[in-house]
Amino acid sequence: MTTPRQSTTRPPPRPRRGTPEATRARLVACATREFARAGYLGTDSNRLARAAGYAPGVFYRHFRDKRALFLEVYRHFVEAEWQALTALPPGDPATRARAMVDIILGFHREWRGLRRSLHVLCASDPGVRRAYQRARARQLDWLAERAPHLPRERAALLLYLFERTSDGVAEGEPAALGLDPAELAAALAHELATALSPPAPVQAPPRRTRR
Amino acid sequence: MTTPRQSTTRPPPRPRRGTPEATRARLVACATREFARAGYLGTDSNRLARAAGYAPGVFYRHFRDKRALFLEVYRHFVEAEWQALTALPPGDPATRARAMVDIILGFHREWRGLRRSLHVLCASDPGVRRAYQRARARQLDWLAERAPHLPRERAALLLYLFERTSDGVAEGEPAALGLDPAELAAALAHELATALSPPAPVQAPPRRTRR
Amino acid sequence: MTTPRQSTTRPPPRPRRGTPEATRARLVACATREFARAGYLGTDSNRLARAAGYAPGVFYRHFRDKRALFLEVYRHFVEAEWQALTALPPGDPATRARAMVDIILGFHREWRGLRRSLHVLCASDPGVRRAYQRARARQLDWLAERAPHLPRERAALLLYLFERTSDGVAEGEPAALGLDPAELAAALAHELATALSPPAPVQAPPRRTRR
Amino acid sequence: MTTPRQSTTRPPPRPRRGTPEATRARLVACATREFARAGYLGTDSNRLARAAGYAPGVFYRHFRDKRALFLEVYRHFVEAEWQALTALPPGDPATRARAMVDIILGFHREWRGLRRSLHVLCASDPGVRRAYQRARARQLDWLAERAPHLPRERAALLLYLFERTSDGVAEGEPAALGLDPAELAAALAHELATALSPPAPVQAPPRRTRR
DNA sequence: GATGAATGAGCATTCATTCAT
DNA sequence: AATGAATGAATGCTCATTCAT
Repeated sequence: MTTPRQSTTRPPPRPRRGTPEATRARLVACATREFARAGYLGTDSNRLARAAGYAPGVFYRHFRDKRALFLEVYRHFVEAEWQALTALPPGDPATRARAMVDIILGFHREWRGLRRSLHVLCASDPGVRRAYQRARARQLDWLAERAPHLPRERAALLLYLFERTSDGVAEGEPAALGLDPAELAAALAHELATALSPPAPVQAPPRRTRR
Repeated sequence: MTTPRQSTTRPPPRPRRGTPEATRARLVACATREFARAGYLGTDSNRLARAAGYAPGVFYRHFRDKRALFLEVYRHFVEAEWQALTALPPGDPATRARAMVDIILGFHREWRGLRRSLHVLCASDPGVRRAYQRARARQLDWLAERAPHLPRERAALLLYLFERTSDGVAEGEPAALGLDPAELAAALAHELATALSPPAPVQAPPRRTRR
Repeated sequence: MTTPRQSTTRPPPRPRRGTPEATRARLVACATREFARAGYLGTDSNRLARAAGYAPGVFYRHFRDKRALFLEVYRHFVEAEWQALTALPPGDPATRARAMVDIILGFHREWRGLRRSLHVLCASDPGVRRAYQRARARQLDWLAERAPHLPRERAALLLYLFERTSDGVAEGEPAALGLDPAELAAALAHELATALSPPAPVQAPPRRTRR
Repeated sequence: MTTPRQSTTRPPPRPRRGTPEATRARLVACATREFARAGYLGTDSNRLARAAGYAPGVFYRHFRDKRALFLEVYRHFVEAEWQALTALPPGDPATRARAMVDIILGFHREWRGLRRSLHVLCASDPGVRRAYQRARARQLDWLAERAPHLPRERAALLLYLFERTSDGVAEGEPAALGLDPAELAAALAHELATALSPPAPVQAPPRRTRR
C-alpha cells in the first residue's frame, strides 16, 4: 500500500508454508483490496483468507479477529498517507499546501472503500474508535509542531475540515451539492497555506490576525 | 423528537389496536431510542418491533425493512435540528452564531448514537448516502441564502467543518486530543459569525486575502 | 366455474354486507382464480380475501381455514367437469368418447393451476386426499354403471390413465417427450370407446380379449 | 437406497470431520428418510442437517437449497428403481411383466412419502418439473427401444398408467375404491406383457385394428 | 357481518469462528 | 504452519390466523 494505485493485481503468487510475517503481510495486503472493494461488512473472514490464497483457519492464527485485521490495514493506510505527506520537498507554503491537498484528496479518493469501512467500524466499535483517535492525535501533534503559532484548537479544526471535505470529495458529494471540486480543493489549500504560514509578519494593522 | 432530551423512557405505555399512523409513529420513536442505544447494527427488526411493544410481523406492515425505518428516523432528526435552528430569535451575528453552535453541538451529543448509525449506513448503503446528501444540499441552500456574499464552496467547507467537529466533540475526541471543548466551540462560533457577517464593511485595503 | 373459460374477470363488483351465501360464493369464485394463477402455496389467505374485495378476517368467518376453501373450490371443479361430461348428447361410442376426451383435456388444460394445487394438497394433506378419493370413487361408480361389462379394476385403470394423461398433456409433457398431443388424445379416445362399447358381440375366436 | 427397505435406522452413527462426499451422502440419505417421513413441506433445511447429525450451516456447504437436495434424492430414487428393473433376468414376457409390476409397486409403496414430495414439487417448482420430465423421457426411450413395434404414444400411455396406478395403490386407494389391489396389479401386468410382446405373431388377419 | 391491525411461530440463510486433521 | 469441514447463534422476513373494534 505504498502507493494508492488500486492495481488490478492478479491472484497472489500463492505461498506455501511461508514465514509468519510473510503470511501476515499477504493477508493484510489482500484484505486491503477486499475491504476497499466490498467494504468491511461485505467481506467475510473466509473470503479474506481465500483472497490471500489461504484456508479460513489461517486467518485466526495471525489475527485475533476480523477487526484486528482491519486495524492493521488501517494502520498501513495511515502510514502510507503519512509517508506521502512527509516525503514532500520543502518549498513555499502555498505550493506545499497545494501538494498536500492533492495527496490527501488522492488518498481519500483512491481508498474510498477503506474510508467507508473505517466509518462503519468507528461508529460501531469502540476499539477502532480509539485507534482512530490515536492516529488523529498524532496528526495533530505533527501539525502543532509545524505551525507552533497556530492554537491547537484551530489546528484541530483544520484537521477536521480536511478529513470531512476529503471524504466528501471522494464520495462525489460536490456534484450532488452543485459544487466544483477544484474550487473546493483550492479553498482547502488556501486554508492550509494560511495556517502553515508564519503568523502574519509585521504590523498587521487591525485585529484581523485571525488566520 | 422535538427535544433532544434522551428521556430514559420506560417500556412504552403499550398500545392495543391503534391506528396505523400511531403504530408507525411509535415504531419510529422507539427505533430512535434503539438506534441511539445499540446502533443500527446492534438491533434487528424483531427487536425494534418488540421495543415498541409489538410482535415482529408488525414491523413489515409499516416499513419495507430496517433501512427504511432508519431513514424515517433520520428524517425526524434532521427536521428537529432544523426546527431548533430556525426557531432562533434574530440578534447580532456573534450571539446567533454562538447559539447555533450550542444547538448543533447539543444535538450531536444527545443523538450521538444516531449519528453513529448514520455513518454506518452512509458508508454501507448507497440509498442512505443519497438521502444524506439531499439533506446536506438543503442545508447548503439555506446557508447560501443567509450569507449571499459567501462563495458556495466556502459555505460547503463551513458545513463540513461543523459536521465533523460536532461529531468529534460529541464523541469526546477533544479529551483524546488534549483539547478544550469550550475552546473548540468558541472557534466554531467565530467561524460561523464571520461567515454570516456582511462582507467586510468599508475600505479594507490590501491584506484582506482572507483565505 | 360453470365454464372453464378463464375469463379475465375485472375486480369483482364489490359487496357490502351481503348474505353469507353470496360472500362465500364470491370467496370461492375469486379463490378459484387465485389458486389457478398462483397456486395454493403461492396465495396467502389475506390475498384470497382481498381478491374477493373483503378484509382478511372475513375469510375465517366463512371457512375454517385455507384448506377448507380449497376443498370447496375443488368440489366446484369436479362438479363443473361432471356437468360438462353428463351434458353430452347420446351418440355412437366413438364420437362420444372423443367428445369426452376433449372435454377432459380442456378442463385439465384450462385449470392446470388448480390441478397443480390439488396435487400439492393431496400429497401433503390427508383430508384433501380423502376428499379426492371420494371424488374418484364417484367417478368409478359412474363408469361402472355405464359399462357394466367392464371389470371394476379395468375401469379404475381407465380412470387413472385418463387422469394422468390429461394432466401430462395440460403440462405440455408431450412436447418434452417428443409426442404428438393429438395422437395421445386419439389413443385415449380409442381406449375409452373400447371400454364403453358393448363387450365384443359375437364369436371372438382366439384369446384376443384384450380390452 | 439400493434397496427400498425403509429401515427404521436410529440416529446416524454420527460423523466428525468427514470428507465432503461422505457428508453429502449422509445428508442425502437422511434427507431421503425425512422427505419420506415428513414430506418436503414438513421439513426445513435446519432439520435436514440435524437429522444427519450436523449443524444447520453444513447444509449450505453442500446444497444450494432444499430443492437441490430433493432433486438429488429424487435422482437416487429413479436410479434405484432403474437398477432394480434392469437387473431382472430375462424370461418370458408374462413373467417379466409380473416381476416388473411387483418391483414398481414395491418402490412406490415403500417410498410413498418421497413420491408425495415429488408431486408437491412438480406442482410448484418448474425446475423440478423439468427434472421429472427428463426422467420420464428417459423411461420412454427405454421402453420404445424394448418394444419397437409399440407406437410411442401408446408407450407413453403405458408409462402414465403405471405411474398413476402405482401411486394410487401405494396410497391405499384400492381400498377406498372398493378394489382388489392384487387384481389391479394383475391387470397392470397384463397390459405390460401385451405391450412388450412381439406384435402378434402370425396370421392375425382382420381384427388387428388396434393401432 | 365486516374490518384490518396484530400476532408469533416458523423458515431459509449467513458468517465469524473453532478445531480435528 | 496450514487446512477446511463444521459450528450455531443470529437475522431478516412471511403468512395463516385471531380478535378488538
